[in-house]
Order: sequence, then C-alpha cells, then structure tokens
Amino acid sequence: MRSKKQPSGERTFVDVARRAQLVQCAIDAIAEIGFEHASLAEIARRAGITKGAIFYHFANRDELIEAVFTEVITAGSNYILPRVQAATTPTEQLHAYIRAFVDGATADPRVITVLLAIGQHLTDDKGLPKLLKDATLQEMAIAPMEDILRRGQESGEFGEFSVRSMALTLRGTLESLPSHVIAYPDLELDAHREQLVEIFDRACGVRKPKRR
Amino acid sequence: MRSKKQPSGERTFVDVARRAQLVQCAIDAIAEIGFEHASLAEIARRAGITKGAIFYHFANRDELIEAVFTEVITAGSNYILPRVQAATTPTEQLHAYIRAFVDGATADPRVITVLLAIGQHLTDDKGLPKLLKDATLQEMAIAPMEDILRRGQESGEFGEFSVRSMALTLRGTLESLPSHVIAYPDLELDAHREQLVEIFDRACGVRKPKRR
Amino acid sequence: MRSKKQPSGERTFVDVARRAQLVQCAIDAIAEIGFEHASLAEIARRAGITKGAIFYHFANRDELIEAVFTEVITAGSNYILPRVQAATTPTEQLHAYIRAFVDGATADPRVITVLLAIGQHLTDDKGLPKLLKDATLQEMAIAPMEDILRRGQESGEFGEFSVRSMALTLRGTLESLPSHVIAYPDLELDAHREQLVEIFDRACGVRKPKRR
Amino acid sequence: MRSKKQPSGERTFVDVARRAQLVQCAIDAIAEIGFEHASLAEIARRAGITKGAIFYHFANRDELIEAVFTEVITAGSNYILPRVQAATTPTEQLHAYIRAFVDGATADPRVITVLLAIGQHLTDDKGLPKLLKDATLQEMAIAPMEDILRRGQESGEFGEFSVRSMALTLRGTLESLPSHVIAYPDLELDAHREQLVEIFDRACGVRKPKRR
DNA sequence: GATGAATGAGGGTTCATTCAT
DNA sequence: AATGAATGAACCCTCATTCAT
Repeated sequence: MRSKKQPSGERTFVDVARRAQLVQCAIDAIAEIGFEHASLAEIARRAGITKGAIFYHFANRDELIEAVFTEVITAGSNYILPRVQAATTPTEQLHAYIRAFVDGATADPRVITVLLAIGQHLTDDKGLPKLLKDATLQEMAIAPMEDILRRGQESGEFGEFSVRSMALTLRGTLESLPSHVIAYPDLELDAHREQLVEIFDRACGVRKPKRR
Repeated sequence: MRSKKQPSGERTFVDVARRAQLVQCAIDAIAEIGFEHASLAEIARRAGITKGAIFYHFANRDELIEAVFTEVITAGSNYILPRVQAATTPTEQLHAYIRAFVDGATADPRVITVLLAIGQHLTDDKGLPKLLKDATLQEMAIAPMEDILRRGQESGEFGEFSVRSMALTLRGTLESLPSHVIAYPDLELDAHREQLVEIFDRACGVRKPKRR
Repeated sequence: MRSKKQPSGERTFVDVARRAQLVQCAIDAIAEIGFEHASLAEIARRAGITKGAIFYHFANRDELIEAVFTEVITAGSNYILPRVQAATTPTEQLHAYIRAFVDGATADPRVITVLLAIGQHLTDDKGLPKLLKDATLQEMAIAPMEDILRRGQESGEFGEFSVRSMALTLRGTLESLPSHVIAYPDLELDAHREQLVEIFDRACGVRKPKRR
Repeated sequence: MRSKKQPSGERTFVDVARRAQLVQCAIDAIAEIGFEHASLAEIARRAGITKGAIFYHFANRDELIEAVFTEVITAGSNYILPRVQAATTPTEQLHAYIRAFVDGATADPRVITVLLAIGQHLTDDKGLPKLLKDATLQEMAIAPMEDILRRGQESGEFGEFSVRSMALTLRGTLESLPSHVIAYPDLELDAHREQLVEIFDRACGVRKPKRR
C-alpha cells in the first residue's frame, strides 16, 4: 500500500516523473546539507512544490527515503557491475571493482554520500541502524564483492584469507572515500585509485602480477 | 569564549565535574539511543539535572558535542597509543595499532560508536561534516598511523606504497568496524582482528614474516 | 444554489445515483470509523471514485453531510412512522413508537449511530451544534412523538404532564440507546425494549393497562 | 509517566496552577467551539501561552483531555453527590439526584457538555468510543444512580422494574439536557425539572406520593 | 462527469534555547 | 549553580478544496 493512489493503482506518467524528481531532490539535499537537514520542506522547496504535495506521491517520509535508498543502490550497481562483468579473471574483476567504485564516487559523489548517510541515520525505535542488514543492500552491494574474492581463491589467483574479513576491509576502505575526499581536498584521486588496486592486490596475495 | 563563564574565566571544581559528567552522559546517550535521539533533555535526565542547567556549563549543544568528541578521541588515543609505543619495530607497531583498535572497540564500543556518529552528524551551516578537517582529529588519530607507516618504509620493513593511501585504507577499515559488527552479529572479532593483521601485513609488503 | 450544477439546475440520472451512492458510503464510513475519520478521501475510496469527483456532486463537505443527515432522518422516519400509524390508540402508538425505534436501531444501528455522530459533530462557525434546531429534524423526529402524547392526553388515556418534557424524556432515552449498547454489550435489547414500554406507560400515567 | 517533569517528580505550585488553567481553558474551548475545534493552539491561545508550553505540563493532547475528563466527572460528582446524600429515603434521593443534575447543568452547562463531547469524540483506532466503559465513569456517574434505584426497590418505595433499564432511561434523559436546552431556548428549566421529578416518580412506581 | 495533481491551512509534537528566580 | 517555565521554529502529516485536462 504505497502512496495514496486510489482507483487505478497504476502509476501515471506525471506521478512517475514527480517521484523521480523528488528522489533526485532528496538525494541532492541529503548530499548537500546532510540527512537531518534534508526535511520534507527543503526537498519540496528544491522540487518547486509544496510540502503537502509530497504526500500525494509518497505515503510518508520513510517511503521517500526508501525510494532514495533504492535509487542510489541501483545507480551504484549500474555503474559498477557492468564494468566488473566486462573483466574476465577474478583479479581483473577486483581491479575493475575498485576502479569503478572510485571513478563512480568521483563522478557522482552524491550516490555514495547518500548511501552512507541513510545507512547511518535510518534507525529504528532504539536508535539502531535498520538498514545495515537490509537484504537489498546485501544482494546488490556486498554479494558481488564476496563472489569475486571467493572465485579468486578457487581459481588459485588469490591467496588464503577470510573472504568475509577481506570484503569488510575493501568495503570499509571504499565507503570511507567521500569523507576522505572532504578531509583531504588535495587527494589525487587517480593516483589514490591505483594505490588501492595495488594495496588490495598484495592484500589478496595475487599470484601473477597484473600486466597492463 | 566558551560557555558563559564570568570574565575571570577560571573553571570551578563543580563546573569541571559537571562538564565531565555531562560528557559521559552524552556519550552513553549517543551510544545507546543514537545521535538524533540524544536530546539535551535526555542527556540532562541521565545526569540527574535539568535541561536548563546544561547551558550553565556549555554555551550550546554544539559545544557539548565538541567536548564529547574531544573526550572520545582522547580516550581512544589513550587506549591505542601506549600499546603502540610498547612495540618496537614499525611492523609490531602496526600490529599493535590494529589489535588495540579492535580490542578497544570491543571493550568499549561506545567510544568508536560515538566517534562515528558525531563524524557523520555534526555538520556546519552548509551541511558539510565539520569535524573531518578538525586539527585534533588529524593530530591524534591519523598522524600516529602515518608515522608508523613512514618509519616502516624508512627501515625497509615495509614495501613501497603511498603512506597517505595506506593510512586511509587502514583508517576506513577500522572505523567501519562498528557498523560491520551490527551488520554481522556473528562476526568473530578475535579471528577478524588477526585477519586484519595479516591483510595489512601483506598490503604493506612486510618483508620478514612476523615470528612471535 | 447547492452543488455547482449548471444554470439549468436539473439533476441528471448519473448525478442522482452518484449522490445517493456517496451518501451511503458516507453513512458506512461514519458508522464504521467514526465521524472524524470519515474523510472525503475515505468516502471516495469506498465509492470507487476520486476525492475530487465528490465536488462535482456536492459543493463541499458540509453539503454531503447534510445530505447524509437528511437520508438518515428519512430512513428513520420511514421505519418508525408506518408502524406507528398502524396502531390505533395513542397508547398503542406510544408502544409502537418505542418498539419501532429500538427495533430499528437494532436492525440497522448505522442510522442512529450516524444521526448521533452528526448531531454532535456538525457545528457552525461558532461551534454550536447547528442541526439541533434544524426544522427538518423537528418535523420528522419530534412532532410525531408530541402528537401521540397530546392526543393521548386529549383522549384521557394519558395522565397529566408537560408534553414537551415527556417528549424530551422519551427522545433522550431513545437517542442514548447506541452509546448504551456500546457501554453494555450484554444489554438484552428485547427485554430492555419492553422495560421501556412499561416505564413510559407508567410515566405517562396510562389508565387502562394494556391488554394484548 | 505523566508530563515531562524530571528530577523531583513532584508538582510545583505554578505547574499545578497552569495545569488547572489549561484544563479550564480546554473545557471552555470544547464547550464553546466543540471538541474538534478545540485544538491545542486554541487552548493555548485562551491560556495566553504558546502551543509548545502545553507539552511542558502535559505529555500530549490525550493526557490533557484525560485531565479534562477527570475534572468534569469530579465536578459533576461534587455537585450531585452531597445533595443526594443529604436526602434520606430513596425517593427523596431520586428527587435530589434529578434536581441536582438539572440545577448543576443549568449552573454550569459546560461540565455536562464537555463530558458528552469527550464521550463521543474520544475514539480508539477503529473509531469506537473508548470512554464509555471507563471505570471512573461507571464508579462516579452511574453506580450512585443504580444504588438509589436498587435500595428504593428493596425498601418497597419503588415498584418493579429493571434497575439497569431505568438507570439508562434516567441517564439518557439527563445527559440529553444540554442539547435540548440549545434546541429549545425557551425551555423553562425549573418547570421542566419538576416535570422530570414527577415523570420518574411515576416511572418508578413510587408508592407514597411525596408530601412537600 | 471525472481524474490526477497540487495547494495551503492547520494539526500534534519535539527541542534547543532563554531567563527570572 | 541550578530550576522551572516558557518560547518559537521546525518537524511530519492530514485534509478540504481547487483546477487544468
């Protein structure tokens, strides 16, 4: 029972467009002024409509945030996965993953910024983050990475390590990127990206040094 | 001109004690119910005083949070640095750093939980995280780590890599720990800690495998 | 100038049907979820049309509620009056009135529930219940009762009392029925109904005890 | 856990006074403009404070309404019960009850108006009135009346009837008084009151006609 | 005749902050 | 040093109403 559409239940063109627009405005707002300051009033202002109109398209704030979450997760996957799948060996896929992530975060830092913000702020009644175990997140953001690592070990390209620990290391590293970019405005992203590739090459114990 | 102390500027004993108490109560509150639910009313309740009294010791909420931040950074350093300094070689110091961080986060998760929460929530007028560039943070949390890495390279124990990139990798990994603990409640922290030691050993290209 | 009909002023068949349908949906909604929760959106939902369409048939919410009120008063009268008129003497008519009211309220509690809800909720600009003095209400709901009482006194069947006071007593008793049914779910309505007949027999000083 | 007092938990003089004032303002508002229009903003306006200040004295709107309910129930009881207890026989107590109720409703119609308004409007999630079965209401408003009727039957002063049915009749009659006063502005209350006494005398089958 | 979209006023609620005492 | 009381802005949300299509 999403928004409050009534008789038809199908989405109108205008509705779809407005929802998309509101999601984008919410992403902008969260990325620019932070999750807590991204009030419905602010989002509506950016969209050029009134606060009340939001409730025509989303049942409540949570539903809008959920749509934002889905959008950034999807956008991130759409950027990263094709680049990973274009690679053939696990080693190359690992490189592709890291490079795609860094490039994506450089091209549109909003996506990862918002993803992190939602992850940290969306808490349940007791203040515990309720998105961290989200199935969507696991499926789309984490499983691919663990797949690469596992297949790399099976193929003998990678050495021995706990897939889980390595995945958490890689994930923590990549997700901290936006805040590091802010903290170190002089960070050379291209060089840093290649450093990360080498660092995780060694960390994974890649056997045959990459050759390109 | 911090709180609204009289011209003299000196702190009385009671004031110092109250400030410390309020900081601790704030840490508890943030760790338990989250940054956004840790209202001044809630913090005052935990301290057994009234909301209004807080403003006698802190000029405003931000100043209290800043004190919390300082406290938590200091506590973290006080836990980690002695353990690092007890080690002699850069390799052992690296191990000590990782182990101390993980152990500290396990022993008192409040510290790192609060550190992360503040880092993400405390934004300036424009919504930008205003603590990331904080000098204190750099001095106390990052410089020691970069020192170890640099000295390891100078001594020949570590291979070649950008100190900055490696430090960011390590930092991102360690700071993501709390959210990973929540996301994977079954994470074996002792094993994970040793995995991290090995991962960063390889990442740093430690020459002589540790033997102790 | 009721709804926004064109100058001609005549109602089309569809309009009449829709109005009737909306009135019924409003009755259902008010009876089921209460006057305050019976929003136009809810009523439209039950009618399978959109909120906006309501304004094609009714100028505003108040006009719809007024139509509901009229409908419910008419339905009540249509249930009670034939039964009263089937009786011949004032005493029997009094009995018929009471029994018809209780039976009607039992058969379709919506009618009296809605009547009461509207009576209590529908207030004018100054908050005064604006239906209590409604001419329709007086004509249809009270006049018949007062007629019976007056004719009973004239025929000598009833003793001496103020017709107005007795009518108010009877009316207050009968209209409180729905809330009493809620307050006392175990109330035996058949027995209660006959008790009311006897009570008002005595209250009216009925001379010759009923024998049928 | 009432309002949000913290350390002491005891009520201050000012707090008690404000609560009382707010309750009175709420009573005025409900009586004058109806339950639904008696918003917190309106009540605050009448009290000369801001909306937010209400939450310092009451945890939420429901708690204020509950206080209003308690107040009117208590005020009603305090007016009626002493007058009833001053009478000795059930018959005289019945008369005293009716006269006290009518006089009380005449002296301060707000009390009963508000009582009814709350009874009708305070609904649970599904729109059902949730106050009708309230224990307080039963104890303070209904039990005394049933007591009189029961003791009158036991003493032989009253005839035979269902105490429950008679109590409901009397209650329905008396509680409808305010709306009747509005509907019939020319109603002579003194005469009506004595009519009610006689009507219920006869309805209860009082044996020895009152002599005074 | 009806829809889908939007408005705008108002609702209850939270909270940092102020201030007289 | 601290309290109790209040403010006022902002928050999310509901709803009758309007209107172009």
